[in-house]
Amino acid sequence: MERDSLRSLIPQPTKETNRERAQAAKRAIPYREQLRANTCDKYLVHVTSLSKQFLSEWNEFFEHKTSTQTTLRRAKRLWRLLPKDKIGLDLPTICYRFGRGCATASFVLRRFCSFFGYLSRPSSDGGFGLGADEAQTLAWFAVPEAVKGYLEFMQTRSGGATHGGHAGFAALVASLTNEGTGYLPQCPQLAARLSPSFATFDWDASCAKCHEISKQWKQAATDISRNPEDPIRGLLNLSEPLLPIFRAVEKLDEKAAAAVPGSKAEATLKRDALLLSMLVANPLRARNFMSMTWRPDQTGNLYRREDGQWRLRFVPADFKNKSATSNQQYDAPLPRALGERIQEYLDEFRPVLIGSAPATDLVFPNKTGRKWTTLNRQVLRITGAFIPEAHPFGPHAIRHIVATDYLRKHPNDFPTVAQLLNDKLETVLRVYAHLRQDDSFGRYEEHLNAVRSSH
DNA sequence: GAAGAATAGACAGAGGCTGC
DNA sequence: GCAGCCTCTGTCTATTCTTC
Repeated sequence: MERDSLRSLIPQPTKETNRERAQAAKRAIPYREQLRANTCDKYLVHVTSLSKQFLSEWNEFFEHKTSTQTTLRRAKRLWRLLPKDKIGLDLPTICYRFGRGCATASFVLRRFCSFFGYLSRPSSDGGFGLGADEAQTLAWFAVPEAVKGYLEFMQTRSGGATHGGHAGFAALVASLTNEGTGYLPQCPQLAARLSPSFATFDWDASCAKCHEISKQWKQAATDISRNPEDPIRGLLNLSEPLLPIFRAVEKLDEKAAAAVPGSKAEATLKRDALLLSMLVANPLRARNFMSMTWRPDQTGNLYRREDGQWRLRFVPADFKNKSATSNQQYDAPLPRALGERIQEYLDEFRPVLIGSAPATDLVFPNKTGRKWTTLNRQVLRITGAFIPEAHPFGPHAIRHIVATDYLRKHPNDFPTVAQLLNDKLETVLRVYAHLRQDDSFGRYEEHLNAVRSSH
């Protein structure tokens, strides 16, 4: 295939279509506006600001959730403790026990910090109006007014929606207050840590009330506060939603060609062009791109076979759904048309970017040669700058665009999409069920047309 | 199917850093 | 000097799987 033969197929937008697309993209996404406002209005209690009393409570709770043996009843499944190098997240130190960390603990702890932040927020600002120290006890999860108040506070901050965040918090409350296995009904001594006006009540009845409230909220939490499709709706409405991404790659190449040869700016632009191209070709999760390695002896995740074909391979543990998709490793080819771009990046541009850390084996490292944890942010910037048809979008949205486009052109070929995304077939069938419906109606329309033309 | 566990991702502001 | 890349940190939400 001639160089640039694929690129020449891309129709060039007119000034007018560009203007229309830019105007469409400017229509604000409510979630993003809301988040902008919320980010300026902080309320969470920072982990380092947790009181000694709460840390003592936390230790007992954490032990209860992770110990092989416990005196209290609990749900059958324990929280898993793993060695530090097996955990993908940076955990607070209090989520470690015997040198092993617990990812679930950090998620639960974050909810605690959020709840305590609400409790200690002045009531004039929509909070519960407690002092910082008195707010920090698990006992508040057994106070119906506090639980209900926090759920409503969340609702206000999400513009009135009752979303998955509510369901998550409600599930936590339900689990803590469960009559049989919940931690709180078995720890009535915690009631003494509440403010006097809340301390003289029936503990079991309060736990039961909170359990009931949380069940109701969990059932009601059906809104979608952040619709992943919002930023890319402009693309999904196009007959060829991938073309604007190809155009973006083309523009990045043009800018790189105009940059000073050998400069970091040129290398950055070429890196971005490769990143976008690879995201479209093998739409894996951002995490896989952050951790992707390449080594000259071809033993990394990105490697070249003797026949010159570039491929990507990952072991099951590298995936979010490691146990669900397959026990075999992921080993997929990259389009041959990308071969030259990959080689060029590795030979010419990556060395410029890793100047201070030549030993790194990451394909897309940060400037210190370590994991580029803000890769998502860069994709957002690139798409924001070079794709006027949509709002800025991240790597995960590209998975959605690729899957949607492919299924529209190959109706019902869900197995291929499951392979492309490295997701379970059942997951793909569920997420893209609406496209199945589209296809059914399309075929019914053909049937109606055939009936009409035969009479 | 529900509950619980485990985890990834989206997006923001502020400000430091750096290449041009 | 400055634009823009990048990191840090904070806020918020969605997804996927296993077990009962």
